[in-house]
Amino acid sequence: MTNKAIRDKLKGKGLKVTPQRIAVFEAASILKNHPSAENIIDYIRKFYPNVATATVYKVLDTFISHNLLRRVETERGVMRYDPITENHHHIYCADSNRIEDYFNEELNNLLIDYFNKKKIPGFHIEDMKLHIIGRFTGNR
Amino acid sequence: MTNKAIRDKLKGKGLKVTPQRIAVFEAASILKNHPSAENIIDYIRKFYPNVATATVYKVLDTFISHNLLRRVETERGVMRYDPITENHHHIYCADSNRIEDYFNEELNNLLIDYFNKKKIPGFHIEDMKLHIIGRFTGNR
DNA sequence: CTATATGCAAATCATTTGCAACCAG
DNA sequence: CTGGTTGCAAATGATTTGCATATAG
Repeated sequence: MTNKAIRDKLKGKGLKVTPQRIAVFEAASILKNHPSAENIIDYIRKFYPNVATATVYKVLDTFISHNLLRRVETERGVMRYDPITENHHHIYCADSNRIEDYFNEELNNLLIDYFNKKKIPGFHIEDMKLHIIGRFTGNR
Repeated sequence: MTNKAIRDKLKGKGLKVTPQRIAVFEAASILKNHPSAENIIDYIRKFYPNVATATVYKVLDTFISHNLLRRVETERGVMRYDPITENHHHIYCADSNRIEDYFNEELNNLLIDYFNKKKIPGFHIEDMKLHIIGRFTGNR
């Protein structure tokens, strides 16, 4: 994502454009394994050594609440971030912290159709995410 | 789950049966909203006021590694625990910390069939969990 | 008996808060 | 200008660690 595209994303949400915000969004997009705040901070500091840790956390929170980033659900106490806000699923490696995106329109439709037929009483579904857990076999 | 059943579960895994372990497993089963460690500690202390915080965390880790409990994936930095280790899904309330179990054999089969047809290249699936996110409407 | 589990206090790690200085609009 | 944003340092909260003591098998 270009610098200009990031500026436009921020403006589109009515957010002030700051170098720190651009850097955080850029880092979240470039770092491919659904980075943690720490990953993002380490990456940014290579270029802006004086960015404050707390600033990055505040920027991340701002982005979450404006739907520019999503949090990735994990079983561990470290938050991970996802620059893709459209509905998609995740492939979790059972023996590393690797998490890959899984896009599949057919699967989405299958799930939507299923729950249209078989409703959950007393519950209104807004989103569904499949967690696919397993092991990577060889190189992909 | 009866006290005896818990003892048998522990013995079945070759674990020593201690009052603390029984209490932790009992609490995790009785507390219905996929309790956090803190929830479990608070509950246990009503009956065993001198149980150490660290002991509960150690017991939880032991249970996780022996597959007597599962961790529940969340977007927040607090671990939650699930006494049900068989495959099932979770319903997440979008505006509270409520998480309900969702059992559905038909859905499991639908997913298994789907991924038998449409494999993920370079990945071997071991488990799938659907996160159903939305809002509870009225009482259930 | 002996290895393992517990309790306690201190340590760690991720994240948050408070506040003065700064800067985008 | 001015309110939202940043940097810093200190606070918080959940979880972990180290070690002496206790206890299950």
